Amino acid sequence: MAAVRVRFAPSPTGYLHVGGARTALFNWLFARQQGGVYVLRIEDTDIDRSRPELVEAVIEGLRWLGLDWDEGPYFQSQRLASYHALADRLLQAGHAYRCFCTPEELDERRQAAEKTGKPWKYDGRCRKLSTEEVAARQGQPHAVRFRVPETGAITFDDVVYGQLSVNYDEIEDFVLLRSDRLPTYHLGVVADDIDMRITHVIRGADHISNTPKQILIYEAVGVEPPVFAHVPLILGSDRTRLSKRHGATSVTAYRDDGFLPEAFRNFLALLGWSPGDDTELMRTEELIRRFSLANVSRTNASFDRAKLEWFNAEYLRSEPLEKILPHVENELRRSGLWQEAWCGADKEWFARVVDLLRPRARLLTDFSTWARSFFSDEFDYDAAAVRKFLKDERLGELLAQLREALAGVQNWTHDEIEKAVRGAAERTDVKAGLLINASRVALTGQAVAPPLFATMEVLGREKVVTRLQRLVDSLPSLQTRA
RNA sequence: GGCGGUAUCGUCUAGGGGCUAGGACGCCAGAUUCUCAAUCUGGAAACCCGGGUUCGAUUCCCGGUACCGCUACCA
Repeated sequence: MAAVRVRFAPSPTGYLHVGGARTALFNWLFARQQGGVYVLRIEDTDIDRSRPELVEAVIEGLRWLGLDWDEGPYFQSQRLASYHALADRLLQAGHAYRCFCTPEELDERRQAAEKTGKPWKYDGRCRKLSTEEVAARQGQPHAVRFRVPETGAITFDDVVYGQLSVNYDEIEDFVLLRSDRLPTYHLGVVADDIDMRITHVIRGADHISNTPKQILIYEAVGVEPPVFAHVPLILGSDRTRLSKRHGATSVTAYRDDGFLPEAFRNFLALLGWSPGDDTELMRTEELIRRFSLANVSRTNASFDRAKLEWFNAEYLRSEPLEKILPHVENELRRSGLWQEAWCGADKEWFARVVDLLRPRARLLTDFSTWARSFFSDEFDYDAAAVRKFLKDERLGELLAQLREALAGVQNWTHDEIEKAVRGAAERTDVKAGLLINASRVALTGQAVAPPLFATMEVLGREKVVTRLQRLVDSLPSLQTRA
């Protein structure tokens, strides 16, 4: 068996959406596992709907997901000669014929048929045109249609759906070449898949009904068709087709929302595929090793953002720290909180802070929102946090005393800080929790943050003291407001 | 409408002629804790319906229903 060659063939009529990304991922996993070649092909023959800038957008999505390709991108718009050659060959062999019906005429006849309730199929008007009649119309615009056999059926095997079969009389004489000499999808894919020696076609299940037509072309030219593997579709959380209504259209929107590509990949791989056991967390290496077309499911899956977030949180806290750091840096740059020292003199400090924060983060954006106080002195006190932890009216006095105690700590270490805080609580005869929780709000503005002593250690004495003082000063107004 | 396909907790799924139908996310409760997250323990939650085949069907077959796809000189 020849080496595996697969392709991802998006058309640049939209961004790389979740469904396309999943198809791209499955092809990629299969190629990498088989040591095969992954081809990227841009199907841009629909000149009205294709937009050049969307090619970049699709590529950006693939890059973010880390799905690198070995060949291409090829552009169908630059391979027209190959389609014309295939069409001519089909014409010559009598498997195709010229059709002079105009789209307008076709439209009329279709509507008329539908009015009478009959299912429309191309009526074959030009199918039996004699060579003389065709010659007489030489030079007139025409399409080229495939001559589908009148009786019989076509049966093919799909790796995931098994044996599929359709009667020929269900298939109309479909157009191969439009009157503007541009190929239709069917002609384009087959010509390309033959030329590019594609061995496995892994694509969305929405192409199942197209497959018989394409196999007909392979048979007509005597070429062995590739292996077909259709994968179920991904639906929105309301079980309808994924669309703008469901929020993010492009996978890059998930990047912008703060998802890690590794987590996204893991999540995506499990939409329509399972390793066959209970394993869910799988790094790319493991996905490549374990992926198999035989374990692809046949039922459409719906996209569950909550689970995606769980994967992301899981990766955020368990990936090697060095892999997380650049993503956090990127997020802080985006939000204008980044300081160059953090990749220079304070590199270690930055790593410590991220490590401290990440067990509680769900999204990368949490670093610039929820954890803002670790990277900036400008932060607000969360209203709920104020209500929950700052209502005791003794707090003004208590925090002032705590600030004094902390200002006198010799070694600014976790344990020394703890001693000082607990000591202050004892002296003033209050529970340590009262001081701890109130301090947390003072230092971070949040009710939820990492353990306090570690937070203080990382923030440094100076910031701790000034932030405590700042809260003491604003406490009266905060308390009356709450 | 026609044709094709699919049907296991809310969601992603495992499983398969006999199982207390398993796991994960989410949800609820408890434990733990300086908050929360994590962690641990426990809980609620599913085989679409009807016929067959069979000693026995969630599993196999047929029908219905629901959903999805295709039904373009889109891809």
